[in-house]
Amino acid sequence: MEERKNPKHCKDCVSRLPMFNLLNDEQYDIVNQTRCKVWFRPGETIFKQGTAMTHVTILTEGLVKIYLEGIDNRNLILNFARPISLIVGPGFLTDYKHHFTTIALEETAACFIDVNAISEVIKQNKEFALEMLKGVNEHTQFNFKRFVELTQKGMHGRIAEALLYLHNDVFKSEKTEVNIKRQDLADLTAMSKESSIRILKELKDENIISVEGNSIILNDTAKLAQISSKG
Amino acid sequence: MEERKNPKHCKDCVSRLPMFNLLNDEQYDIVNQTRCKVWFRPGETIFKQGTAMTHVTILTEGLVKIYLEGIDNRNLILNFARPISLIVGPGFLTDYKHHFTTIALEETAACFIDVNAISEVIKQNKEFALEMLKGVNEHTQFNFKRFVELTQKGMHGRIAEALLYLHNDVFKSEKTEVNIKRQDLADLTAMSKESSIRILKELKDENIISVEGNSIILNDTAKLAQISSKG
DNA sequence: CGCGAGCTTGACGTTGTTCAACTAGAGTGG
DNA sequence: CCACTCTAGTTGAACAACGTCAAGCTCGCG
Repeated sequence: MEERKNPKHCKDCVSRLPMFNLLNDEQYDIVNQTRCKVWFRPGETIFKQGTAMTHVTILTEGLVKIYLEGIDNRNLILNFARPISLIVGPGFLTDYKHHFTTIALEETAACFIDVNAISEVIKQNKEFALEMLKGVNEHTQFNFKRFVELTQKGMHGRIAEALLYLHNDVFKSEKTEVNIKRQDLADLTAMSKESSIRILKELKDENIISVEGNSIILNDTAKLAQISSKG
Repeated sequence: MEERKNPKHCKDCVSRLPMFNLLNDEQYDIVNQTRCKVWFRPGETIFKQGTAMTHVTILTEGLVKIYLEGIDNRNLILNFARPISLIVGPGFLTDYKHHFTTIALEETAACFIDVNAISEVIKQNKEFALEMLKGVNEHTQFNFKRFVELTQKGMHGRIAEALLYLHNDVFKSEKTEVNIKRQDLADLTAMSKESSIRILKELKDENIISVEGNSIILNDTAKLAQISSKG
C-alpha cells in the first residue's frame, strides 16, 4: 500500500492523472526517469513566479494556492488546486518561466517532471498532446469567468461566489464548511482584507453563514447563489 | 497578385501564419478542403459568445475586437487582433462553444477552418501541435498581466496602459495615434464610459495626449508609462 | 508571561458609478 | 431645404462602493 503511494515507477502510481494512462511503457520511462517527489509543509513555496520553469508539477497530496504576484505586494489568487492536478503554467513552450507562485496550504506532496521529458512525450503521443491542450483551455474558461466576476461584480457577489467555489470545487465535503484565511479570501476576490471581513460579518449577521475562526459554514447556499448572481 | 491574395489553395496564400509552414502537402489539403473566406464590414459580428464553435478563425485583413459578454450588458474587451492571427477560443477540445464574441472594427477578412480539420492536423503534425499550445500559453500570459492590471491599478493607470497597448500592439504606426471609441476604451479598462472620458480629459489638460474625435495622439509616451506603472 | 500573527472595528477619505441633462454630427424622409 | 432621429460624446452633481489608517483584540506558542 505504502509502496503504491510512493512507488518506484510512475506507471504503478495510484496518484496518476487519467491522461497519463494514454502513455505507453516507453513514454512512461521518459517521464519516470527525471521524476522526483517532494513533500511540502503548510506555508512552503513550491515554486515562485519569475523563476525558471524547469519542471511541470503534479500535485498528489494536499492543497495549494496558486496566485499572481501583483502590484505593491498585493496578490491575486487564480485558484486552489487539489490532487490530482497537473500544474503547467503559460511559460511552457514560451519563456520557460513561472508566471505564478504556488504555495502549500496543507501537508502537500508534488511530483516534478522535467519539461523536456513532457515535451518529448507530447511529441510522441498525439492523444496526450490533445489532453494537454484541452486542460489549458479548461483553465482559460475558468479564468474568463473570474475575469468578468472580478471586474463587474460588487464585493458581496464576489465573496458569495468565492465561498461557493471553495465549497464546490475545493473542499467538496458533505459538510458545507470551508476553511480560508481572511487575507486569502481577499486575494481571491480582489479586495482589501478589511472589506472581506466586513462582508463576512454581514453574511453572518443575516445567518447565511456561520463563522468560527478560519472555518466558515455555509448555512444557505441558495441565498449565496442568489447574492452571487445579482452582483 | 490578386490571385495570391485570394488564392485557390492555402499553401499559396500570402496571408498564412508562420506555423502553417510546418504543414506538408497532405496536411495543407486537409485544411484547405473546408476553408472558406468571408469579408465583414465594420460592426459586423464574426462569431458570438455562446454559439457552437464549428470553425477556427484566421484573421487575414482588418481589425477586430474580442470581448467577453459580462453582466447587465457590460462587456470586457480581452484584446484587439490584427492580421495575421489565429483565433482559437478555449472551447476548442472542450465544449466546442465560443467563449467570447468577435466583432469587426474595420473592413475585415477571415478564413474559417473546420475544427475537425484542425484537430486532425494537430494529431498528424507534432510541431504544429506544439505551436498551437505555445500560442495559447502566450495568450494566457497576456491575460494574466491584464488580470492584475484591471484588479489592482487605478483608473489613470489602466487608461495609460490601454493607450500604450493600442499604440504598441494594435496601431503600431510611426505616428503616435490610436483610434478608439469611448465605450470601447471603457470596456477595455473595466470602467464606465463617463470615467474613461474624464480620465482622457485630464490627460489632455496635462498635454500628455491630444484628442480629436476618436483619434487620440500620444504626445508623451514616457509620461504615460510612468502613470501606468505607479497605478 | 510576553510576543507576534492574524482578526476586528470604526472613522475617514478616495475612487468610481449613476443619473440626468445637454451637445454635436450623421443620416433620413418629407 | 428643414425637421426629425439616432448615436456618441460630454459635463456636473449626488451618491455608493471601496480602501486606508489606526487602534485594539484574540489566541497560540515559546
